[in-house]
Amino acid sequence: MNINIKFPDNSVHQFPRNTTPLQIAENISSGLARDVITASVNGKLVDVNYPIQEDARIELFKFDSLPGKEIYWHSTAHLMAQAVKDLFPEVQVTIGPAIENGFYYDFDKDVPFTDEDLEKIETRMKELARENLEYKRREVSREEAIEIFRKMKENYKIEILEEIPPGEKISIYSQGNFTDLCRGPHIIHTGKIKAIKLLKISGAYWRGDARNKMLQRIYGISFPTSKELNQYLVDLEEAKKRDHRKIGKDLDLYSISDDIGAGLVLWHPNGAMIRNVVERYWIDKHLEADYKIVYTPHIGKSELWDTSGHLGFYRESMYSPMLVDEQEYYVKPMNCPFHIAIYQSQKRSYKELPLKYAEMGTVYRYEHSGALHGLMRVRGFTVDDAHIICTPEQLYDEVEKTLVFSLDMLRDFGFRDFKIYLATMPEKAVGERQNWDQATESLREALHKNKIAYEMDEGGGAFYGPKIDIKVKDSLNRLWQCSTIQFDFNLPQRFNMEYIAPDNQPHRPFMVHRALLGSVERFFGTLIEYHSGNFPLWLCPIQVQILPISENYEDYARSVYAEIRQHGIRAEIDLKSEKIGYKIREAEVRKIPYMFIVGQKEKEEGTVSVRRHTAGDLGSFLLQDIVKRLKEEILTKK
RNA sequence: GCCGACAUGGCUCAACGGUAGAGCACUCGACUUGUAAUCGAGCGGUUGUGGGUUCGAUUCCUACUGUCGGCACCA
Repeated sequence: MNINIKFPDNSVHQFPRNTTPLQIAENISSGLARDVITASVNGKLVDVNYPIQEDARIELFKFDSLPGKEIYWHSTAHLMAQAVKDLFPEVQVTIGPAIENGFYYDFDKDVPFTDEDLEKIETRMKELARENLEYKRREVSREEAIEIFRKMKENYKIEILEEIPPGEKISIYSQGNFTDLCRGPHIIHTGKIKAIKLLKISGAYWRGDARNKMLQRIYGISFPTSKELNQYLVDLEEAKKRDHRKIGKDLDLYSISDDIGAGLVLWHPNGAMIRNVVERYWIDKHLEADYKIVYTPHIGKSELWDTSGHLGFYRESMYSPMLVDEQEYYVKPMNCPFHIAIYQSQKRSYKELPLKYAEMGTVYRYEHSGALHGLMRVRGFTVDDAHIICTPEQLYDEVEKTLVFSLDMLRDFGFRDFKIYLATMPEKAVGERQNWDQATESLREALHKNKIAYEMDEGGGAFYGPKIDIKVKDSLNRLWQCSTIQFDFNLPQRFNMEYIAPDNQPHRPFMVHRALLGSVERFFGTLIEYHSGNFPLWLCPIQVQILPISENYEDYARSVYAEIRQHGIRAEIDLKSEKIGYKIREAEVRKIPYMFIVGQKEKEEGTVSVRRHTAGDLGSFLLQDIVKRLKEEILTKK
């Protein structure tokens, strides 16, 4: 009996019943048979020795595919668990999935793993890999499975099994003497795993819940060849060089001082210059988009935060109150109540709406010490905040406008890759479920209408409303929230906000709370990493370094400096008594985009010799020509 | 906050139970320089902070603070 197998190119071939994906691969080429990791049969991933019973669509995956990598790394996680159980029989295994880059496995072990343990485990894994142990699948009933893991004293597995409905078929996989509860599929045998590196150990809560026991997590990665592993490790080293904390120090952009306090940022002149350019641009863009710029205080009375709900829902992120004339005041963790107070300062008409108040508002939030991270997670930061107060009819439009505005602005800073999320109602939230659903729908519609791809972030909303988040990746692939557009049906009600509608009656406005850069600190951090410190010209604190060949050309250098300063170009002269090579090197290390080298020839001709950072010598230019070129580059933000 | 690692001049790093050393930076001097480091001299640290062990601690123990990698939490 034959069955019809349909390939991704829609060609159909006949194979005997019970043919496996591996046999199909062998039929195509021995190379493919060697490299195939997993296959999908009618869209479902299976082991390569899975006997195909009936006509099916099939796709074979090698390591170069997403499913291939996932299965490969997942199988490596099992191999690691096997090695760990070999070396530390008392350890209980829990779960061990593949992740974006590699895999991890969480173990319950009383004494944490050491770096030496990691080496031993890695060595044992390599030994087990060489044994070509087959990953054997077995299907059992839930009850049988519980019995198996009870004998093995694997309590976490039993806990998982007990949550599966009785009667369900359970698959377990064994390689060598190691058995694990697993949905699969897996690679054919451990010998496929050629290059292994265990990367780090850390604590992780069982089931990701801080109320549970902390387990020991080991992260690792593996590849079919050691060449790929080495490349990965080289890339990782390269990525670390882009770290904003390193570049921030090297380029003297900012610092965080222990003497002042953790998570509190000092913006040095170079960083502050960039921030200033960003803020000026930001204000211009907001004025163009009909926002009103406002400024508000840093502290407010406790009643204010009571009314807003912050003391009820956000207290753990707020600092202790201070006493002013026997009144409690809190340092602000958000700007919203102040913007609302501005709105409330007058009776509002529907004719004024939408009203959009924008502010670079500096807020302070208590962040757990372990969460602090360079500029990305700090305790005092400036939100590029705005609150859009509008009629219910205007809501969709405003959300949509904000979304487009946000993406527009991020692109001006050179960002191209972002991930967008729609975050829904969290556990701790104010307001009715029904309102939440309705608001979430309106955000979803804005995304759909603009054909923006997004993912769901269930339970990730603010306590006062659902939101759209735009996140960007740092050099090590960690995601950081940048823009956020949050619907807020809570505050208008709490503050009893009103506007007079055409019916001459008070109505409740809607409110959208949004930040586009997120926080200036975090935004700056991602900006540094995105550009590796090679900022686009318009943002560079020093755009041109003027390098006289010797002290004899100081006068000419000064005249060049005066000239380009007149055109608003930020420049500096290097008057050190050093050779030109030294000065060039220094400018290159400081990542200054343009170097103007001036000597006898330039002085006579009224030119400058131009060198571009990383690109090298561009040749000689008349001063006016190069100024024009630079101004163009600044204007286009390239 | 939790798990683990770490903390030495401004920076990057070395040393070690017997009170610390290099390079860069900085200062001074010489050189007057043509596209990624000229030479020489000098300055600079009570080894994160407190306690303990010891004849002696920067080294060992401990608490705290901070940093790093995760987890949890979040702009």
